[in-house]
Amino acid sequence: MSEHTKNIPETPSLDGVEARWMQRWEADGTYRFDRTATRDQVFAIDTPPPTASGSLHIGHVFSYTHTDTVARFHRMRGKSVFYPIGWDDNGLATERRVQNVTGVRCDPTLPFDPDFAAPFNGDVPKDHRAIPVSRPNFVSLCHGVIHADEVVFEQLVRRLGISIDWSFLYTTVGPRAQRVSQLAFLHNLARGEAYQQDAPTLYDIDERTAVAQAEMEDRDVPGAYHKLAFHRSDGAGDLLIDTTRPELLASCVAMVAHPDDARYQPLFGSTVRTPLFEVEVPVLAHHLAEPDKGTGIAMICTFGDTTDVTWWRELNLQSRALIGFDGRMAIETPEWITEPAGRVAYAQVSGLAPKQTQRKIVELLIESGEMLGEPRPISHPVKFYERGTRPLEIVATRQWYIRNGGRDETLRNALLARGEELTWHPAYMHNRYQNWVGGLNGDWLISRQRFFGVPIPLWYRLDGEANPLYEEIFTPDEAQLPIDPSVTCPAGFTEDQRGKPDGFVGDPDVMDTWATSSMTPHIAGGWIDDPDLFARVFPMDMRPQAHDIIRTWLFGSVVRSHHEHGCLPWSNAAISGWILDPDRKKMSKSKGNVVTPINLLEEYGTDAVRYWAASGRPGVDTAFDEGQMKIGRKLGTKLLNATKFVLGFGAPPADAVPTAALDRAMLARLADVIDESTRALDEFDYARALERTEAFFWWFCDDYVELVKGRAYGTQGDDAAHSARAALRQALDIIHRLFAPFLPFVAEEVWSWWQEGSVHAASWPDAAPLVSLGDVSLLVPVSEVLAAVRRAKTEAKLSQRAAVEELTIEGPASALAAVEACRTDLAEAGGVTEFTLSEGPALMTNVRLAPSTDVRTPH
RNA sequence: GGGCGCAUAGCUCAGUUGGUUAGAGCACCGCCCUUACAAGGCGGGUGUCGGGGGUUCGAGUCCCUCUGCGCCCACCA
Repeated sequence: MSEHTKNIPETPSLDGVEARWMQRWEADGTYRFDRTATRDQVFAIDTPPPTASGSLHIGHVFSYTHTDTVARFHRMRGKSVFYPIGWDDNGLATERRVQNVTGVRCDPTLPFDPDFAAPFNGDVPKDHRAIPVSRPNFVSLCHGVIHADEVVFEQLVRRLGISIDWSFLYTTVGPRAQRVSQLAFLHNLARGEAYQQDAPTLYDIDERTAVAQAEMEDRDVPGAYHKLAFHRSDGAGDLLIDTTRPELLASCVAMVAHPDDARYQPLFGSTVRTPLFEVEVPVLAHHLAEPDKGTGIAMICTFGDTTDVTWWRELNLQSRALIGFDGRMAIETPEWITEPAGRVAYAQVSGLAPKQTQRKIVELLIESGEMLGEPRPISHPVKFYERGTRPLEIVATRQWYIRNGGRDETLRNALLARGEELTWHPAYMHNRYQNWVGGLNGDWLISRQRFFGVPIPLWYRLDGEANPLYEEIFTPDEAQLPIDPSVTCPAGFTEDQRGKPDGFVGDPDVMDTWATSSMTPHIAGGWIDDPDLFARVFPMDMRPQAHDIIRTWLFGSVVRSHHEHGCLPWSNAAISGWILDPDRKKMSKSKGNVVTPINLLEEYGTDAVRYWAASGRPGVDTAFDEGQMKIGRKLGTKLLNATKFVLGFGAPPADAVPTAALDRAMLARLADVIDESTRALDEFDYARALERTEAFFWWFCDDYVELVKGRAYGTQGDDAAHSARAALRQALDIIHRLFAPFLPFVAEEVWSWWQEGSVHAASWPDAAPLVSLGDVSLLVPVSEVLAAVRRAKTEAKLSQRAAVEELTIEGPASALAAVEACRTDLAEAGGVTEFTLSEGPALMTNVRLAPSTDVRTPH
């Protein structure tokens, strides 16, 4: 340990440490990935790419801190840490912003206009009608907006002191991500893992796009049972059904009841006429019909819900879809309504939106007397797009899918096995994965009828009438990627054949944002353009993320890696919880209860905010708590002061070693702390590691330093002083390193006062040399006696400086031996003149204070 | 309907394979300008460990059951 303690400031302060050290780390390349390291020497992290628009969220601070502590730990253990980050900028959020800011909307059927300029930049008048632009024009506007956002956002993330290697920054809509995403898709296609299907699909009528199962949620919404009368063809009366969606009546294709339901068995095979529209439909049997739901018999419509789809498929029914992509009823009266009265009725709902249709139908049914009684209000779960406002409708569309086990038992089992293979932190999060994979009811729908994303890199042949032949696919050459099929044409064609008879047309869709972000290990790791790097980092070690996106990001990544490489993309999933406000509600923008972390970082300092974050147990939703930040701030200040004090004793001679029993016991206790902290961090339990280090540190300051400071000053001679100083410095050196992952700024600050290089490049402490140095059990009775002395003085309302005339200690031999071994230190720290030791069953301490000090001076 | 998690001091939470009198911090109260730190230090009170039952020499910890809260999933006529 070299003696260059001249860097210690007069009054240590936390102010400015962030700016100072952030700059230094950047200049020195402290967190740069060493790409000469081989795979076994690397610790690779698949960092969540945040959405760069908007502001930094407290949840980012929370979970990114967790990951960073682990990253710093592994770096100190000698790994080359691959810690990249990217911005997730593709997708709907960006589109919405661009539409609002520039006053345009995307119309993918339009041709690219190289001279187009957006009509607005920020203030779009209320009455402005959005100007339609081509997809390439729209995409270019999107790029402009996100670039500005990302510059700002990077500064915010840097402020967190996360030890990212910024040279690996990527975006999910950038050329590299597009290339990775498109190539992976083409591989999926070539291997048969990607396929297209024209089928009923859950569809958001506002966003005008198909939605994957993973992006749906159930919401309880009010509805009502309407009792409708269907008329038996044999004239024997009416058949009553209950429906919550009378507006679908015109799409009714059949009636269905359970095969064992005696009430309806006689009707199976017969037909009934629908009310209002007078369409003849068959009465059928199917086991999914529930006898005790409603009247036990249901109308099947194409399509009211996913059960309708099942019935439609399994009973080979006709398709009578009337709801369009905009959710409105078809304009033309459908040909299956043949009765004049029925056609008149339909004309009244033609072109109406779902709610209007329902109102009108109910009105007509009441008039005709075919609705019995009043609608009975209920509350029932309905599927929504998670960011949508109106219920999803089911519309038949052609979409692309990637196989994810939802329709294939073998694949499902293989993916469940991947889940077993993955190490989950905390372990119970594995349940969510199993739950999700086990409950899949279809493959992964990856095509979106959106614009700002990674285009599906395909073209289709057009027939003689310019209709697409979807089975005749043209794929681009790998070297061409990334491509936008709306501006590039397939090999063997020229641009003037686009959209023409016997020509080609590009796929108009983009991929689901998760279809790209499921490839983050590949994007960050240079799968295509840097195979050397990829071999050093893949499969990665750690995927940190929140629990709400296990079904999307985590599962999607497992699916893609399983298909592409036949392995997991990483070995550990570290799942963080959410931030709850003090009322235990999830903090989110929509609830309006978010706190802006920047203010917190400024008020308490980054380390203090990180301290709060690192106290949140892995996977556990954690309450936002400024109190913890105050404590973190206090801890940082304490570390400054304690370091200054300890270094102030001066360095012992180079060959000095701890000889005193107390010093050696302290170091042995520290060995235990190193052990526990190391084990905890190895298991991604940063919170436990911090807690142990912190507890030790406060004991070290409060008891150990107080006991030895006199001796360290030299009150017991040089040898004794050297032992204390050697132990103090040794402990300090370790404490700084143990805190480094948690309080990176203050740890670096104090380290810089007396050490060479960055603490973050220093080695993680090793417990081995300290373990057998001393007897930890010595410390307990010594601390107890010290506390007893302090208590006596406090109770006597005396200063801690007050002298103790006699200290009588009764206790077991081991305790007495401990006290004896530290007698002089105890005497100095407690101001004790005389010790009397005697054996007894339990440790008891009697403190006789000196009478001369037992008087309080007036002021 | 299925699954998971949580329930410990007024508050936020520890309590690792069952092992003495259940811990920390905050808050509250008291004392102390002690030569690192008064935006500090020292000390103090506070618990039917959600209820009930069981296993055990011994249960906050393991098993069963009930209750409450939260989350995930589910084909929602």
